[in-house]
Amino acid sequence: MEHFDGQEAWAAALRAHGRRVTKQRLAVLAAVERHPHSPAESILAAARAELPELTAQSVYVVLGDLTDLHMLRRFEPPHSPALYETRVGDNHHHAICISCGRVEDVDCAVGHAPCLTPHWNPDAKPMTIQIADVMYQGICQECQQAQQLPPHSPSQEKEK
Amino acid sequence: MEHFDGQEAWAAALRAHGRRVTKQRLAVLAAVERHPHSPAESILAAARAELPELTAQSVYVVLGDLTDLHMLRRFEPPHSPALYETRVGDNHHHAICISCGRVEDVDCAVGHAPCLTPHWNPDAKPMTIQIADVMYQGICQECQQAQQLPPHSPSQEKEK
DNA sequence: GCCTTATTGTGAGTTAGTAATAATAAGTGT
DNA sequence: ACACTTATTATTACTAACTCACAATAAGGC
Repeated sequence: MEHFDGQEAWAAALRAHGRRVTKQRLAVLAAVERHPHSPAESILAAARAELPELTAQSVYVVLGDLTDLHMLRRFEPPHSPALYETRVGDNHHHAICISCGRVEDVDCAVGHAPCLTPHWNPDAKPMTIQIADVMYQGICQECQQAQQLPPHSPSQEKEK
Repeated sequence: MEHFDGQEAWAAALRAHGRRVTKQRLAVLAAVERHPHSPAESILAAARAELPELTAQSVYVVLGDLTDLHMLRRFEPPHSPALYETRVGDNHHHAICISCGRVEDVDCAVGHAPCLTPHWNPDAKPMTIQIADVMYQGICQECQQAQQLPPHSPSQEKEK
C-alpha cells in the first residue's frame, strides 16, 4: 500500500497538536481525505474498511476534536448533516446543488481574503471576523438537464 | 393595537402566493418579524403570545412552506437550529458570534450581487447559482472584552 | 515492561426536526 | 348567511444526527 507517507504526515500533525497517534484518528483522517465533503456516517463506513471495530461515537469525538484543532474543516449545508474535509487554511468556499446535493469546492471569490471584511451597517456593532463561510446554492448541469427534459421522456439519464 | 396594516400586508402577500390567510400563518409571520434570526422554537413561543393553541408542528409546516415561497428566509448557522427572518430578496448576509451566538445582518459585501458569480476551478462543472449564503463567524465586542478580562476578576459582566 | 492519563467504547438520552392521518376552518359558490 | 370543498392545522408517532456519562483500553514517557 502506498499510504505510508500520508500516514506519517498525519501522525506528525497529530503530535504537533499534542495529540496521541491512534489508529482511530489515522483511519478517520484517511477516510476524510479519500472522501471529501462527507458526513460522519459515511466517514465511519469508509474508516471501517480498514478498522472494522471503530464506533460511531468515536468518529464524532475525533471529528469534533480535529475540527477544533483546524486539522479538519466542517461545514453544514442546509438540510444536510455536517460535512468534513481535509482542505483547511485556504479559505475556500463551497457550491451545493440544491437538487442532487453534490458539493464542489470554489476558490475564494475576491482574491485573498476580502471575504473577511464585511461592510457593517452604521448601527451594527462590528465583530472580529475569523472565517467567512460562503455557501453557493444552485443547480448543477446534470440536474438542470434532467429538469428540462420534456415530461414524457422520463427517467433515462438520471442514472448517476 | 397598531398591527393592522402589517396584518393586511401579510394577508395580501399570502393571497398573492395562492395561500389561505389563517391566524396561524399571520401569527408566525408577526412573530418572525418581531424576532428576526429566531429558531422555530422561539417563534412558536412568540406566536403563542397571541395564539396560545398554536402547535409546534404547525410552526414547522408554516415556516417550511413560507420559506419555499420566499416570504421568509431560512439559514442554518453551525451548531445551531435553523433561523428565520422576514428580510428577503436583498441577498444580505449574516455575522454570527461563535461565543455568544448573537447574529447581525450584513449587507452584501461587493456591491450588487457579485457573490453570485464564483470563480470555478478549471476542472469543476459550473452550477447555476441561485443564492450565495455568506456566514461570517467571529467574536463580538462584548465577548471579546469578557475574554480579555484578567483571569482573577471573573463573572461580573457576563450578565447579558 | 509499567504506569499514567488520554482516548475509545458502551449505552442511554436529547434536539430538531419529518411523516401519516384525523380534525378543522378558509374561501368559493349559492 | 349557509353549505361545501379542500387547504390547513392538530395529534400522534417516529427518525436523524448528535451529545453525555462513565467504564474499558491503549499511547507514550519513564
